[in-house]
Amino acid sequence: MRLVIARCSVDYAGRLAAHLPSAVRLIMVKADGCVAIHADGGAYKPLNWMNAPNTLVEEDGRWVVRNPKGETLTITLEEVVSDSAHELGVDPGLVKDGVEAHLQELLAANPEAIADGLTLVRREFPTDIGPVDLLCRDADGVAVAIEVKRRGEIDGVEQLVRYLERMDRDPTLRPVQGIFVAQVVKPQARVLAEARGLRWVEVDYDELRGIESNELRLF
Amino acid sequence: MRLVIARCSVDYAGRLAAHLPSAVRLIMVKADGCVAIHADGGAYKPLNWMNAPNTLVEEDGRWVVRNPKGETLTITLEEVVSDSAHELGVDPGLVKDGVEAHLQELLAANPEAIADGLTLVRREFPTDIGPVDLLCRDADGVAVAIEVKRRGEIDGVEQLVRYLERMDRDPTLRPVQGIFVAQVVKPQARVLAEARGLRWVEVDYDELRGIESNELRLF
DNA sequence: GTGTATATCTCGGGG
DNA sequence: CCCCGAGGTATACAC
Repeated sequence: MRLVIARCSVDYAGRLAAHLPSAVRLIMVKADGCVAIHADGGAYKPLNWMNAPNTLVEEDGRWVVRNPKGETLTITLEEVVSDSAHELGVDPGLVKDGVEAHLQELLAANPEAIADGLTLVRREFPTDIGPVDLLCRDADGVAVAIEVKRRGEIDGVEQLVRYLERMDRDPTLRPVQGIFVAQVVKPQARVLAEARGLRWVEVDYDELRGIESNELRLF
Repeated sequence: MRLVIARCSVDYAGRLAAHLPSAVRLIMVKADGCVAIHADGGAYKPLNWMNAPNTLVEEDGRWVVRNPKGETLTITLEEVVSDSAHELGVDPGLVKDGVEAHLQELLAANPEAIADGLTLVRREFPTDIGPVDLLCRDADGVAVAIEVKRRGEIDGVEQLVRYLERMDRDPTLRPVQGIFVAQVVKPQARVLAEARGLRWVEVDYDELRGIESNELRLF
């Protein structure tokens, strides 16, 4: 990783055109060739950047980074304050816990945690506008589509409504009920779900993990 | 801006739990106090971060960053390779061109680029759930609500549907038609738009800019 | 502060 | 390769 502190101006031409007037900034060039330009504020987002793969041409006081799509990042260096490089090696990467995918797995393994009598038909059931998280049947054999979110907000309810609309056209599924499942369902999402004739359920992530590990212990 | 290259492991506890095993990484501490941890690949996203405002407590070989929501980022330093700081000053910020607002301006000036016979009534026409990008009338005087997006996806169609629902209650507007306009309309958005009785149109940004500059030249 | 809409979103998965 | 959905999304802006 090469770190350059320099007074520079920057131009990006690609999906839009953007210009950074002259100022002192950090220019980061990583091992994969990608380039990011950071100001002294805002943790997350660089002011300007170019992802790998790309080619960096370093002329006199002027760097041009170009990617295969023809986008360019032009850095005009006026004064280099510092220029250093370090060997970092490959990163082992991030271990996450608590995201939606895991929640979906836990619920797929324990659909009764959502509602009594539910059994799983399949995960990621495909429709022509995208996959529904879980397709289940209730004790009477009625199809139940389930949308899982970490945080239950209004667009999640709308997503489920769209899926239900599509699935209700399928005579082997019709009538399809819907349940909106999240760790927390926001008030506006509750109102909308009820207005659309959907049920909503809050589930506890830690409790689900407990069920899971209990079941593992039994076998 | 302080730049530390160090072998470290990192733990985030907050909206989820995440762990980074030991490796050499860049730790960036900016003037506003925010912290980002970068590996040697991927331009945009840090492996881990904590936005301002927060408090950084630096103990022996261990940094704890805590924000007002109670989220914590714990950095365990095993070996510091480099530790430097630079004064960058306030950044003048980015100047952009080609975003949705500009596309909306161009279309407001040339509604015929969307459909023949359209004339503009007003931009940002207010409804009680938010403003519609453009309100037009067609050659027969029928009201046409237009939602403009750079990339036409399913959310944008839903947005337009919500506006139309509201506007159709207004007797001075009813019946209101809808057109979904974008540089690219994605397949799923097309399906949904058609299912909702909306038209969708793709427009070319550069071509619109051409029309604009031609008109300017005439006057 | 909450809610809403945008982003050169980024990133990962599936067809 | 495109398409789609999730994100500790972040960020800006209106109410």
